[in-house]
Amino acid sequence: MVVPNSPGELNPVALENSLMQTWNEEKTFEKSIDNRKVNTSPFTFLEGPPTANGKPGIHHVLSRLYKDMVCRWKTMEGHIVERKGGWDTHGLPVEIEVQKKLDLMSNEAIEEYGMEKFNQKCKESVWEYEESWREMTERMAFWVDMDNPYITLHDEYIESAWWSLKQMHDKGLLFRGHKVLPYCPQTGTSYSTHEVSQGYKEVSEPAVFIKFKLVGEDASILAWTTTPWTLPGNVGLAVGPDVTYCRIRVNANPSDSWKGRGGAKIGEELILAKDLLGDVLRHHMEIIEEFPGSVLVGKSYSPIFPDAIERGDSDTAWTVVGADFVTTTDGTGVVHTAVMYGEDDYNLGMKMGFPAQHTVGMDGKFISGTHDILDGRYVKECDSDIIDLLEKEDKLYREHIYTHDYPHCWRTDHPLLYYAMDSWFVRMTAVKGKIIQYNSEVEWAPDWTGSGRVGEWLRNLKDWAISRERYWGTPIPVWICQDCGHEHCIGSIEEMNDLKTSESPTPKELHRPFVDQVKLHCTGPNCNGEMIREPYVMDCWFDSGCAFFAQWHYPFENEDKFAGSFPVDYICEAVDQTRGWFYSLLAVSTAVFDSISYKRCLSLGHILDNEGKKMSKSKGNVVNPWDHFNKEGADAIRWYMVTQSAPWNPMNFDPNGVRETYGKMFLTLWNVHRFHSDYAALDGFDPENKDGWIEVDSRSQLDRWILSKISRVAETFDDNFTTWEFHKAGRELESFVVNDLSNWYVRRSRRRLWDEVDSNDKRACQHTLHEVLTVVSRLMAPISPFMADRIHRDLNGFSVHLADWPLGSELVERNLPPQDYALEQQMKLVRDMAEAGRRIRVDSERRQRLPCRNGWIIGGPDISEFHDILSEELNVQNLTTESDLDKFQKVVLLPNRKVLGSKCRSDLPAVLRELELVEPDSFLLEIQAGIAALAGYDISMEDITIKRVERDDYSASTLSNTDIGDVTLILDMHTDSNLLSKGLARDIIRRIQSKRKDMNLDVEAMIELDVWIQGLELNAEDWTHILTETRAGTSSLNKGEIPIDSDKFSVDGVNIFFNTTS
RNA sequence: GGACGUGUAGCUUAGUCUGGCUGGAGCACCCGGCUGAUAACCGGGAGGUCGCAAGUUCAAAUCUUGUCAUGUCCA
Repeated sequence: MVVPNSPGELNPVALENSLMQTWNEEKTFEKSIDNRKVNTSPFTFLEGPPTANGKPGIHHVLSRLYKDMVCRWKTMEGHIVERKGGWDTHGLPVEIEVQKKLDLMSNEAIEEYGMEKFNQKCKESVWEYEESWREMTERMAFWVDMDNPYITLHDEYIESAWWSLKQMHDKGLLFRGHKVLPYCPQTGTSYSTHEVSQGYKEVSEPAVFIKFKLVGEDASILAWTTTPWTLPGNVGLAVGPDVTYCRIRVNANPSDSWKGRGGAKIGEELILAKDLLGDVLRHHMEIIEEFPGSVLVGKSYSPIFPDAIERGDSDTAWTVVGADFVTTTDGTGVVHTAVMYGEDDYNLGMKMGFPAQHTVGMDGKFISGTHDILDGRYVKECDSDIIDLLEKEDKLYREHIYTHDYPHCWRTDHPLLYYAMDSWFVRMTAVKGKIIQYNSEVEWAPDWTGSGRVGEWLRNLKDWAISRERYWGTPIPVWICQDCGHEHCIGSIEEMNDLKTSESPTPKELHRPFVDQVKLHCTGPNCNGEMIREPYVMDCWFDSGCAFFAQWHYPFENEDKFAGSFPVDYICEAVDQTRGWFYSLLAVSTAVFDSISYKRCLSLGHILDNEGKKMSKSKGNVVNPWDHFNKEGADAIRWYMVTQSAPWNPMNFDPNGVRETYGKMFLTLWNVHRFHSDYAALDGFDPENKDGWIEVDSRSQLDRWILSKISRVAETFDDNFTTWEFHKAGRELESFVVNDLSNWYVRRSRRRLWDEVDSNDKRACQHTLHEVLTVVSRLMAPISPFMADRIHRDLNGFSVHLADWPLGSELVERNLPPQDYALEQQMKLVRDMAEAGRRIRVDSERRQRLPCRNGWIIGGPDISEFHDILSEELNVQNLTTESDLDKFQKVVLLPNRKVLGSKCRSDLPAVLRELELVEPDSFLLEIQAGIAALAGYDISMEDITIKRVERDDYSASTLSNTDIGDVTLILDMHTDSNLLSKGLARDIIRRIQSKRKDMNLDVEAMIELDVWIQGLELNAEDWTHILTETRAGTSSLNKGEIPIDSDKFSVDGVNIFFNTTS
């Protein structure tokens, strides 16, 4: 038996902390999984691993909330939901943090400091905030196994990643190439575009127009560049095939004074885009010829730095090629192409077969052999010398100063160079069709994430550059032979050890520099050479993309675990992961397993501040979750987040909203629970005692109504969960708790429980509350697991997280009370009538406590069963159902625009005008006779809606409801001394009750009461009523002098004095 | 520059897919009521260029196009 106790005042923080302790002691989380093992239906979740080198913030609470919520829900549905934690521990962000801390500004500095020591620091750094993460995770009630997480830096994890890369290698998907990245030669670091965007600065630099002399023609093509240092690397010119170009002849010197170096002779011929003639040329000229760019394609020109690059076997070097990225927004409409120093350049070069050679070294200096004057010098210092050289050779048309935003290094402030780095790629373009197919098999929430955002990304799929020239990460397991150039991809530790040369040490872990020291015997044919490892680490997205198998160290162990969880059922991260983790998981599973790796993906919107701005430390608008954990509690913050907006919409986080949620949802629910428990404790109510059980059929209308209502709410709640519309689910349940349960059911039931003697009605109410609260707590448990559990334990003696989902599933039974739609409709009408009554009283200036003698209800279903409730709500003595509609009502005709609109089209306004003018009663007769017409259109019943409204001189209100028609409430506004006396009695009672409350009296306590009334005679029965209601033992009415210090108030000109003594 | 979202009252939002009655709630504000009912509740009021503009239509918050702001990702 569950013996209820009074739960007392709500202290959310204490409640949640004590439950956390209970969960720990009872091992509720573990039990919630183990209990479900009677079935064999797993629901698998994969944790997107965070990095613990930063403090967890409110946005982490958001994503962990949705992870937790779905897992708890599926557990209640009967599934086995194991939740392995995970940590992402590699990558550039980690290195940058350590670099900042140790002030290691360059790769040189890192190597001087020592790679081993540096990586050790990185390893320590990734755990810096682990404690904070664990605390936050526990406090917000994210149930996840943090004691056995997968960790990307573990050898086992790395080995699995190696294995998968070898699979790709064996399928021919792994290759070596170049990737053009912003690169800082001072630090030896390349940056992702994302990091670069922080470091843009406005700079003014020389830009030049260069003349490229065509071979065999007496003309030059004019091209423009803002980076003169890339000119020695020039191997091609790109034109837009459809752009119009002109060949012009200089026929006079410029009229204005020429600034800077460069120029052209009279008679010289130049070629450039027609649209840019005016912007570029400073000479008087004549247009000789106009033609599309395609005419230029294939023409050869003389290299401007003939020694810098060897032609090799390229027959396209130093020719004009067509490219669709060429525009005429700036420059000359001709793009100078240096293969290694721009992404478009590189792609074009690869496509056209230009020689791919560097003219600049990794140190940012020109390579020896480029040009006598430039060799060995830092490129950015050579701008002016290059311009001089060009001028001397008559290859310069103009120079000017160009101001633009250019990326700079975050550490050294030097300009970055776009530089083609050696890189390893996964040939994703080879599996493009498959990955697009698999993407369409994933259930995305919202669906446009999959079709739109991810789809778009996949349509433009490029090969995946997976190597990084860094120190801290999963080492690329590719070894290359020094002698024959053979490459070998290692797929396991064992394979590596087998091939290891005898002099090589066994690495103590699979990280740099230890694996760098491992040399392998060449596996190439007829070669005895030594292979050394490519000195790269992997893109850390590759690491996390392996999580679905590497978390189990598959395929080296746990084959069953992997098989049972592949593809995983559910992942959930914020929307920024579309091109991150969502992609890398799909890319790896497509390339390695030929499959999806997750069936459902919930992509969350970002959390913004309450003005819709990004939260950032510099703006000072960051919300600390602990501010709310320590105030309104985790439940409130979780409920707030869920109900605030759709999960995929950006959420404007308003701290006030958390407070509001707490006050509304949680305080209200708690007080309902408390109300139930207080009386249940007082009466020793035992829900399991069969003798006290009351069949639902035998309970009151009110009981059956709230049971039906919660049953219906539960169904929509479940539907909304299924369609990922958690916000709608939460909002509806909240509205149920506040409006239906607390403000109607409990309010209307209060007096039933005050009764001290046992009765069927009282027990029916207690059973009902018990049942409703049980369902409510189970529904809300996934969203706000604390209070749901507290209430559920108080009612049922065990954790809500071990309970079954009330809606049932393929694994658990449905367990909801019966529904009665007609009853719900009736109750809705009763409540609407009660509201209408208050409206009427406001209009007629008749206070609520002053009773009305009569009230009439016209129309609608029969609600006479509820007349007792309703007369009390309305404060009406006799409430009757009136059938003579015309006595109080008249008819108004309203257009049915949807029907009329499609019938009358553009004549609708005229029809509407005429409808307003007709006399409703007679027009109605015409319709019934089939002769009604408006503006030439026949009108039938379906064109109009008949509305009945009250006649003007009644205190009345009419409600319209499509289901039940119009219903009117009329109140009788007459007054007599009887009514006045009753009204006054209520006023007096309320004052005294309020006084009792001020005096902090016990509900049961008796008082001594003296009352004096000036201006009205109180009926004896009303006086008795006052005495009962206020528990007055000794009393007097209008006896003796009125004491000076008595309480006093007046209502409608009557003065009342009273004295209350405890 | 491109792709995908978002934009409704001071704030948080429903309604938009499927065009149709006076754009519906909550918070805050004002007035009133009610209460042995809690930070509660009820009625009323004020508060809306439905981001802006054009178009389609008898009719647009809703459909189309453009545009602005904002967010994410990519360049």
